[in-house]
Amino acid sequence: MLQKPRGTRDFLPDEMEARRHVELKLRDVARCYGYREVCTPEFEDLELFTMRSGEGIIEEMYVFEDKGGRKLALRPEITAAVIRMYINEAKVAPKPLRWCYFADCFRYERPQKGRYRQFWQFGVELIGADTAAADAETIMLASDMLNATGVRYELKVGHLSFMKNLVKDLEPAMQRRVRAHLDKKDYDGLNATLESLNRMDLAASLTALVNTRDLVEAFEIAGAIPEKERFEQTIGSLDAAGVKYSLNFGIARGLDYYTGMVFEGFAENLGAENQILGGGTYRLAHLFGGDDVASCGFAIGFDRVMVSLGDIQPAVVPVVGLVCTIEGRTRVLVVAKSLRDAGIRTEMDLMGRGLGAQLAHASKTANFAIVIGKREAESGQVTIKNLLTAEQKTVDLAAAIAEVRAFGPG
RNA sequence: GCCGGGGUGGGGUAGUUGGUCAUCCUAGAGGAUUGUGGAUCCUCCGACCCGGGUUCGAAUCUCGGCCCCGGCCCCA
Repeated sequence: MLQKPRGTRDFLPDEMEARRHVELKLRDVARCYGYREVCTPEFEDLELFTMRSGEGIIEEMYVFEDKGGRKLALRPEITAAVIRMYINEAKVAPKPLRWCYFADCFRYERPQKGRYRQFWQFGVELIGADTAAADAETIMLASDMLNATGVRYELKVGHLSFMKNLVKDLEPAMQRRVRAHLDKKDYDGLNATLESLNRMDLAASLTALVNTRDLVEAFEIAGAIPEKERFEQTIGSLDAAGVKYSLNFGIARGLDYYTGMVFEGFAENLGAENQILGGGTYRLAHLFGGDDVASCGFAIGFDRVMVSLGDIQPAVVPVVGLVCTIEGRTRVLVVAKSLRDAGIRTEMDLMGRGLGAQLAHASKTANFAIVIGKREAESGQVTIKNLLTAEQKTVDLAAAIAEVRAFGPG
């Protein structure tokens, strides 16, 4: 038997309904903040991703050559594509742009809990606003979106300038190495690196910076950073808006295109792969040949949110199972059309079953059975049966439709 | 790429000191029941991940591969 490719999943209807349910909540919050959906190609020139992240990421992507010999890659994330699109299509649109997307991405990695080779991201990009208000609103949006899903999570907000300021005298390669140590809380490695550089004087302040959760203390440790006022404003706005977060100056956010404020979200009940959100301010446009533009955005790891949420109660919707006898076969089609025109999910027998068997089937798949037999065909009425209560009555079709429509949770 | 645990009908399982027709539950189809469902009973459908090896004989032992789960690495 053929298996699906490694790290991919099939979604049955129950799961798709749960996913759409959560997706709609995310969409709704983004819409309320003024974000409009965009869509970019599933695959792009390989260069789009290597420009941004270096050749190393080829190992972690689905890379292929098309019949014209072009080097392409399935998108491993969407931010780069959105900025490319902005430069191609929307440079002169009024700023700021608020764009969002919900789309699948592909990474060639070893699957584990919450990590798949095809996975979905819900992301937003705020393009062209370079202010504390923009930074704060983006974090507020992230917080509201995660809250809307019901996932339990922790939000961490930081800023790259604090750490950069401490290590600014080191070689760029050494700066990255130090940040990598701190990101992993690898203090032995940190000390070894600093010792080899003869800069053990930095050890205490770096460690203190990564561990502090206090803004004033962070400024004292890191010294004068140029974005001090803006970050204070950002944090002040978050507090004023009642956003729940903690400060964390150890967030490194992987690569270098993040410029300042960064934030991450972690779900409480996942395993090693517990990060469900990541974002910050960044500048990418210059890489793709555009005038540089300040941007701020984040992406939510949709699949991890779903794993964290666990089983979701499906929405209760009315379903009608039509049941008919031979005499009712013609009229049942008319009734089916009326029900469907009224927006009611309606299913009828396609198996040639007898009345009892049709009803048995309806009891498993529907909330109501509507019976069209000889009597109903002659009288022009229908018999509607509530399959939960077993109550049954013969009424006009309009009355039956009204009863089905009145059905709902609780 | 690395470490550990796994893979038996659609789902869940029994069976692994090698030996009848591979167990049971559930789901699905049909019937007992051609104007009323959920119960019961009967019938049917349907599996040893793939390939090589050892053997008279492999679900069971062995080797390789694939896939799943957890972790490492990485995480743009």
